[in-house]
Amino acid sequence: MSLSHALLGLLAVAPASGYELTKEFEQEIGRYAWQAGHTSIYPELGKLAARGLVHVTHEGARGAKTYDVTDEGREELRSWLLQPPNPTATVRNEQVLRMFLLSALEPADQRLMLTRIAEHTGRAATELRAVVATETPGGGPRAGFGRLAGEFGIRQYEAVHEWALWALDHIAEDGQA
Amino acid sequence: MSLSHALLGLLAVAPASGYELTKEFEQEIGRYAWQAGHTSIYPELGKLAARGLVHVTHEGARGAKTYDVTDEGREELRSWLLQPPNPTATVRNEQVLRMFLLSALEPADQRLMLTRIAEHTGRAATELRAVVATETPGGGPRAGFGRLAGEFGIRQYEAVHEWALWALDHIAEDGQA
DNA sequence: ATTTAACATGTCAAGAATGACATGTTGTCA
DNA sequence: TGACAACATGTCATTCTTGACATGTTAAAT
Repeated sequence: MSLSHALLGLLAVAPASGYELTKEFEQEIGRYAWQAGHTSIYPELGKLAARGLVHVTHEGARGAKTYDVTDEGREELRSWLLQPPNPTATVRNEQVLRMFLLSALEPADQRLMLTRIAEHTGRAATELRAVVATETPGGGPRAGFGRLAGEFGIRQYEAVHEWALWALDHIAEDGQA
Repeated sequence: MSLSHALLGLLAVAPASGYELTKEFEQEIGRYAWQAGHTSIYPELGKLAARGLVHVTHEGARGAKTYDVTDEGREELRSWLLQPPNPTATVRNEQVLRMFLLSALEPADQRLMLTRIAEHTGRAATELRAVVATETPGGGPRAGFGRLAGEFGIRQYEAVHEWALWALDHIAEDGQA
């Protein structure tokens, strides 16, 4: 399961509580890579602890439990990460699905959708570029993490932006996608 | 649910059997947008038929059932597609997750992974470019569909390729992601 | 004639994810 | 002092997805 590896990976960069991990999943990792809410994170942390891949290093205020990866967990994470690309890897993206189904719409609706997509991704790329530019080099424990993710996101938005512009051009030509 | 809309969308472009839809999901749509196997497709077609969004237009050899979208189904599809971007849209991508967890590895392993990613995406982009270039304009019923998806895929691979090269550069600098 | 591959559909148990519900704490502002 | 927002964890029923199993047909090659 990928969620377990996502948690292992985040904890390997820096120990954290379930609550902090939940917030992490609201950032880039959840937007581009893997979504998860606290209702799946908490039970999964429990299972990882039961398997000896993570452990609670200390309990803080409000019942907060800080988890850290064990050596065994780090081993498991490394072997998963270094595996060759899995051809049956999970892929699920509702937004991209919408784009792929464009051809099912009338040309006028297609243009409407593509224009929206182009605008949205253009804006998103610009905003993200600004955020990444202002990030202090060597900030928090996940600074490198955020930088990599940010650069990934920028390129992602730009790619979709370029695609939407290209598609608009080609639909305009003959009224067909 | 997105699977129902994916099926509705594919059928809206051209009527098809469950078997044909299953093969469709092994192509670009399954690789970039939404995965599904026949074990989820067949029951879902049944549910869509029960809701009156699709119907069987005729039964062919080997028990094959050809489905088509009803007016109601087309309506439902259109309203789903034209919805504003959903901030809680499902996102799940195992490959991208691996990239995001790079920081959890030692610099040497990071470089290994990034080099692999760069090579793989570079090759994939080139191959896909060749496939798209040789596609006959105005081929089958889903020709436009394949073209859009192909162009999307090319840009996707290129974006990840560029990102991996950028990341390799930055890790090389100071041994940190 | 037989075998094999591709065609074609289906069920069902097990596992994963979501959304609704539930509970209690700590710090801050009025 | 009281209210509120943010902190922090959890359960559970429902829904969705996967993988194993099951069944039968048609066309082509041997």
